[in-house]
Amino acid sequence: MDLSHLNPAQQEAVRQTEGPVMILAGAGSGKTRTLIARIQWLLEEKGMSPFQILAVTFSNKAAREMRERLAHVTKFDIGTFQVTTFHSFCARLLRAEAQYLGLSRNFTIFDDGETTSVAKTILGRKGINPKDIAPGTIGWYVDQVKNLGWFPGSPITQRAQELAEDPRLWDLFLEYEAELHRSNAVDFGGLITGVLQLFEKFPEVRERYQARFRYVLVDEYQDTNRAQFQLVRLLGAGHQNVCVVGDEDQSIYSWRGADIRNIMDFDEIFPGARLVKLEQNYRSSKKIIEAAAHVIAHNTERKGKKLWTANAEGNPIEIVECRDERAEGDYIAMKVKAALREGVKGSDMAVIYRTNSQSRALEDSFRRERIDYHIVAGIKFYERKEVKDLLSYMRVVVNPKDSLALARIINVPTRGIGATSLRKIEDEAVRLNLSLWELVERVVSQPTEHKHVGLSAKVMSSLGGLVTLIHEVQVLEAGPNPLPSYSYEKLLHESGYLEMLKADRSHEGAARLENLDELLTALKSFEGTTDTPTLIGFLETITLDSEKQVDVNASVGFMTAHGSKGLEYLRVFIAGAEDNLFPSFRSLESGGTAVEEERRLFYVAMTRAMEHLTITFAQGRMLWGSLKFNGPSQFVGEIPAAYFEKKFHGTGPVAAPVRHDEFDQRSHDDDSYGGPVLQQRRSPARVSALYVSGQKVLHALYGQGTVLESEGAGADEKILIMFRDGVKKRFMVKFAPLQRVEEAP
DNA sequence: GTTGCGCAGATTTTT
DNA sequence: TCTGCGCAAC
Repeated sequence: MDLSHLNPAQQEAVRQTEGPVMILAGAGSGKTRTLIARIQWLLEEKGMSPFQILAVTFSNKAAREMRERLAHVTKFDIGTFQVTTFHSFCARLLRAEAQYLGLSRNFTIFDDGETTSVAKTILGRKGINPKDIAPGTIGWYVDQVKNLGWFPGSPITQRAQELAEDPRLWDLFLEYEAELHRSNAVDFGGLITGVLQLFEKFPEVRERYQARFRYVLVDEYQDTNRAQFQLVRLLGAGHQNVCVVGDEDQSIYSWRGADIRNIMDFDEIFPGARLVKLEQNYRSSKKIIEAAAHVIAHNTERKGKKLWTANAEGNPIEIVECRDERAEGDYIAMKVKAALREGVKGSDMAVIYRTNSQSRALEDSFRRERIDYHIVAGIKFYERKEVKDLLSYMRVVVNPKDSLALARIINVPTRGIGATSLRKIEDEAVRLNLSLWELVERVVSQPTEHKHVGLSAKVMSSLGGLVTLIHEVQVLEAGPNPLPSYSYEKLLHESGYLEMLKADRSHEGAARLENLDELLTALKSFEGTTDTPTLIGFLETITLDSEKQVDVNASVGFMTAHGSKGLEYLRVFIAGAEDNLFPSFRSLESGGTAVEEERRLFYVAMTRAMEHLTITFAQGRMLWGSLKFNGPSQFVGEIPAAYFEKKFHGTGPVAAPVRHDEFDQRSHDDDSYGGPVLQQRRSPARVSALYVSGQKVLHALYGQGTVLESEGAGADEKILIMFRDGVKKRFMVKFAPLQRVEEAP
């Protein structure tokens, strides 16, 4: 096999197939290309079959991409590659071996929201006020425990208990686990720990999988948690052919349980591990790579990698100080527009920010300038109410023990089974130690024996109808040719859900109908991807792969820094590079490693850029209802002066010009950014108000208007303006891009 | 069973 | 300032 398209380090990463290997792959160092070549090498030079190689990635998107590329460069069919996410891999394995753990293979996977719902139920049952222990706290604790790799009988039980800040948490956790088991359900973390439990308790099962997967590859290794690490350890325990690929400088998910120790301790668990460093960057210009390298060098928790590039010098990074978030948005919109005119495609540009809430001001600017954009990883389709409702119907069909799903739909659409009736049913179910569904079935089939439950005739008949519908769909699904889309339509029509939505004449009702159409489309497309489509398969796909489908949109991408990982763009704008925002105030509060993680995040954002990088920050920003003056991010201060040029962007001569005595030199490294920054404490009080009502004004964005009210004076002056289109807006005079217009004589 | 108000809280979110 | 939620009243 020809490896001449790879550099020497990449070639080593490909050839070093035997024994443990850790590849430290810097940003843009051709990691995926190398991984593809490595698998290809195993197939062609080592004569492996695709079934013998397990490659684990973090996102479904990454897995899909890798499968596609492999199918492209090898003779094997795309379906043969064992390239999946940790979670899908474990889900599939658990379904195959479910009986060992007392699960049935149609178990439901609970997402975070459902975890919280179960937590709520438990609190109610235990009579604990949710204000005392928040359901979210239980969810958080559950997550922690499972991230560590805990399972019943695990040696780390004591450590898991010690994690609890409240002594009651451990009991609540056990109760939560019991409830999941009763529901024949597994949460995200439980998918991983379930496999750990299986492997620890049943060595014969473990050995089967160890023998099957002769080579194990783990991508995005820096983001693995302890549980996933244990899984990798167990899978590789025999042959030791474990290859992990990661970049400690891009570890940005420690808050989700990712543990950097997995990188630091790799050679303790896998002695004699080879270390290969991919340090040549092929993505970005010298200016960008070197500036990013300077920033990340401020971190102490590193294995030490020196990223370099043979690419051209490139353009200096642009650092732009803007008056406020609005000016920031306008600046970026202006630059994007200019680039579009030059012929740069929208899809080659991205705006990256720290928090989702920042997108609003940016979107406003883009809309005003009529620039197409799309938000990457925005609202999740499958979390919409109507979609969740229908998914719950499907879940009840697939796994009747899923009481959460049943409780959700038992009165949707309304069937007269209100809170009181539901309570009666639940109580009786608990009393007889039955699942909700089992009890409902009994009540319907033997009404006389359940008279004491006290359900009205109306409720009884509603329940009867529901049971019949679910049974009918179950029969369809168990039949020789199940068709999920047909089952779905039957549920949608016969449950009365469709009718209910059609009765809703509002705009929202129409949108919901559209979403349900989209769900049908998703089902149909799912049916196209598999020979044996079932509802179980569909439910699993969407729970574990909630990512929005391929964006055919050719527009500018808006995304959080987290969301930008793994992507690249010709031009990148990082907005909101201010202390307390990026790094976040929380990280600054806790300091140390938290700030280092923010720095890695900033580094990830910087290294997305190929040719142009613009970093903007605002002097003043509206945050949580008040104007905050945070000053530029300390990370901006870590970029040496040789790599950037500095600009200002305020809007106009304005009523309240920023006076120069308001600027102050900030202390920074001598060779780095030390630009003027508006200081809050010295906002000077002006003696009088600048505007009185009736005054005609010209606003840079809204056009002409008339002042209706004015209050305060000096730096605090606020005015209410009515614009020509009748829109009223309130402004702080200090920041509004306003000019007075004198009346024509 | 819906609507509305008051209050708390307010990062990041591959699965 | 904005949102999402829990509870109270129609």
